[in-house]
Amino acid sequence: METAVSVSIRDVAQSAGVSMATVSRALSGRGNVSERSRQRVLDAAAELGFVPSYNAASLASGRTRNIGVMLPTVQRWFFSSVLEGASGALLEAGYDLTLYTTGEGPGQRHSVLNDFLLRQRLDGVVAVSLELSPEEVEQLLRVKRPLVGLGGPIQGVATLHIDDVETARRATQHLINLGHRDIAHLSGSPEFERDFALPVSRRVGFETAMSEAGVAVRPEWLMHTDFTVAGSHAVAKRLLAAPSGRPTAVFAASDEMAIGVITAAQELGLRVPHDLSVIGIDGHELGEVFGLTTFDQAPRRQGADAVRMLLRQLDGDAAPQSAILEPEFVVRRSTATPPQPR
Amino acid sequence: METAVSVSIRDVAQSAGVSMATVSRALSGRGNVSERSRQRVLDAAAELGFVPSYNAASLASGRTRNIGVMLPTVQRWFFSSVLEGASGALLEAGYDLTLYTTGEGPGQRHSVLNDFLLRQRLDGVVAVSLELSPEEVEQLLRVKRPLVGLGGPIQGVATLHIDDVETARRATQHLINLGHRDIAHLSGSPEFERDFALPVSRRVGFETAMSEAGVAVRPEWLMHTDFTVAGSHAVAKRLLAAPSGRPTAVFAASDEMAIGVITAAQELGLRVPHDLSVIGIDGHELGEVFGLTTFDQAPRRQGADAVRMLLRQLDGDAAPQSAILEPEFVVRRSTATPPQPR
DNA sequence: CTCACATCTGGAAACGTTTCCAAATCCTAC
DNA sequence: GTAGGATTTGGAAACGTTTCCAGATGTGAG
Repeated sequence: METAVSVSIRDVAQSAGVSMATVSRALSGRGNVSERSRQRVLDAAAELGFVPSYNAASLASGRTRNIGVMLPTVQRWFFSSVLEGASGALLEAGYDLTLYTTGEGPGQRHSVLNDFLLRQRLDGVVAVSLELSPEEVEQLLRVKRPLVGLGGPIQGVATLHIDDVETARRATQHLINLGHRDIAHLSGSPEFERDFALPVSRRVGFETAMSEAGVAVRPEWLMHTDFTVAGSHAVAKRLLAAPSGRPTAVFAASDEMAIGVITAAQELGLRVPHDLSVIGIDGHELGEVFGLTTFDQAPRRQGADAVRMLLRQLDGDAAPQSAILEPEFVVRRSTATPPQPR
Repeated sequence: METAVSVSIRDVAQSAGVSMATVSRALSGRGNVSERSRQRVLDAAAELGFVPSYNAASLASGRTRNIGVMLPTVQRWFFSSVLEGASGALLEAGYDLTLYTTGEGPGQRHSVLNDFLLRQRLDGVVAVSLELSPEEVEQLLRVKRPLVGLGGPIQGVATLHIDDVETARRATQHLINLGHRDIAHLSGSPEFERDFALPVSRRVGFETAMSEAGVAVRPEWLMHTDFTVAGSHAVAKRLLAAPSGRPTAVFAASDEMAIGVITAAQELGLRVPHDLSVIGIDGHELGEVFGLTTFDQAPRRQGADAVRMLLRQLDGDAAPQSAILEPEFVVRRSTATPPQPR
């Protein structure tokens, strides 16, 4: 109840000698106001230290100046980068950012959708790397708010993403071109990423490149783990120490996984790239430190772009249009010709 | 204007055959409602698919069910962990989380404070690692909303943090106890962290331990960089390759910096801990991978705790009370006795 | 059976904006 | 000077809740 100092638009109106309607128009910028009135309103508002109540404005106008960002977790580099980008773009545009971390599974997500998203508190939603079911999408769209997807392909929703299959294919091809034939692939698995088509796409790209080159995929070199350094590190140690022999190159589905492979290799006394080539996808900030060759997909920019796409939709400008982004191939020091070229 | 399907409390009231007042009481849980009425309201609400408008509720009640989290960036491990913890705790409590990334400098922060925080859209604020000026604190508190600090000490505000000086002292002491005398310290600098007393505190702890042990601090081994792996990696390479000789141990002000040191050492062919001991502070998730000895301060839990502290204040329960957290000493494989013990 | 008191309920006034509408004022061109 | 239009204004009705208040209904003790 008892709000703070709370000067309302009414006080400003009184002090400026105009009506509340005029104050509202002057401050919000919609509708015409004479220069004279505008100035008086601005002065009065400044003097009184007027701070508009967003809640009241939202209630009356239906616009909230608040965008929801929904992602599985904020603890992985890709996601925190996207978030940072989105946050910056929203701040700049004068929007609030409401964050929903849904966890990896669908359970939590359900609650987020029902208990939060639908409460008319958001002008729009950016859904990052979530594979929403058709019902969920329908539910979201029923609120008549724009929705932009990032990373995960979402049925019937404008989405920003790289071509995962193609990127994976090119990454693998890079290894093949260097002369590698014994190539392992580290990827996510349904076990860890229930929601997400990404690991599958990247595996498909890998297999495509291999089969195009007529190289056999060894099933025991198709390894699964979560998308973290630690997870991949553990798996890679097994892979590289296997008595049945080890690959000369690894294509990791993400840079974090690639870094896990590199650290595992170092721990085992293998030199990268001399004994083992490693390539990833993402553009991780530590790529430079580890000399990682990768396809940089600039997630921070993606976050900002997704927001801008959403805001454009809010302005009624553009019809939602998906875009496929072009990752940048960055060659560093983690890939080279295999030890004994055939 | 034109909201979606929009069934309001009025429709529910009609359908349940009670007044709007009763519906509000039944759904919000404040005030008395007979079991019979409550049931009818609940049924009606469910059937109509009623979704309350938070904006209207906020406007009327002054409560927003929305907490602001303010931090410099989301891209560093400590912050993303805090955020993840806070997000989980808030989700659980049915609160929204509005995120403000202020950047490292005070400029952006000013705008965040003025343009966003004061707009009565928040029930409370968690300020992470921000050293707010007295005026800023006053400004925030004037809105009569609880404020909890995390990490940075904030004048006159309940704060959750570890004792940075003491923790740094103990970390350094660990190295000294192992027999090290040639110890370098990698720390943040005002240049990179304009806002924050933390680097200073940790350096003071370092110097305290050194002087207690009667060991001289070599000024050229007091190095400054930002709190990132990459930044520290670059600096550490210079440190470890210096012709004037290198230290046998490094105390890094954060785990990310410590990891930078380790990777730099590896790159130079030094073995950790055989040739170089490294210790950090934080409890980074990659600590295990790099075998890093550290003081774990469980930032994720800190985030959750800060939120709970805030919510308790909102319930009018406790007077704001600062708490000093106890980090856990985790000994791994990055520290050992120096190469040639004296 | 009645009285005192607690519990339950509905009407209506907030909360602080935006925006529709109609009226008033200002231009411009003739 | 005036007609016609555009611009500027204010009144008042939303927006969808919560909560104050007073009245109605129930409960238990005497």
